Amino acid sequence: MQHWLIKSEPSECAFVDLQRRGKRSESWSGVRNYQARNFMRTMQLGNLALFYHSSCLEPGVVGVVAITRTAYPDPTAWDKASPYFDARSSPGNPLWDMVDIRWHTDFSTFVSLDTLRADNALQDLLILRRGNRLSITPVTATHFKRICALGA
DNA sequence: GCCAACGTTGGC
DNA sequence: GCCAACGTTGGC
Repeated sequence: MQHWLIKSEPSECAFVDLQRRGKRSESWSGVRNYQARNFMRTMQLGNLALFYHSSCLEPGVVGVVAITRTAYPDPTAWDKASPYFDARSSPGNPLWDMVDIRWHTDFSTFVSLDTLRADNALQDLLILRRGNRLSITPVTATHFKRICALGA
């Protein structure tokens, strides 16, 4: 099974928001990058994703979420009031997709970006690459387990 | 707020 | 198809 890392700005969607929703899913909309979209399209039901807070005081992994619905058209793309509006997308010809996610696991220990960088076992982690900006990246099972161990 | 890195756009 | 300009991301 494939594992993932997804980034979110806590001001947009913080992990605590997903915790509050409990078993109710949240749609993961607003992805406007082709590479990230294509990764999203390969996500399968039950896949697990590390939830990473970016653009904040303490960037890092805060917990794990599960994919509860595979990719389907993102309606915010044709909502003129949405900050993610894209005139090229329409209900008849959707350009962007979203998935649904749900809270899965809390980390008892926050795994900071510094911690990730300092870990010898995580040197190949895509998110640690220079200039990496992808909001969705695949993570190997080994890396996934390692990061969960750091957060346990 | 700065700036490096990268994706996208659009003129040619 | 090239590539410069521009916008965005995201750590610091």
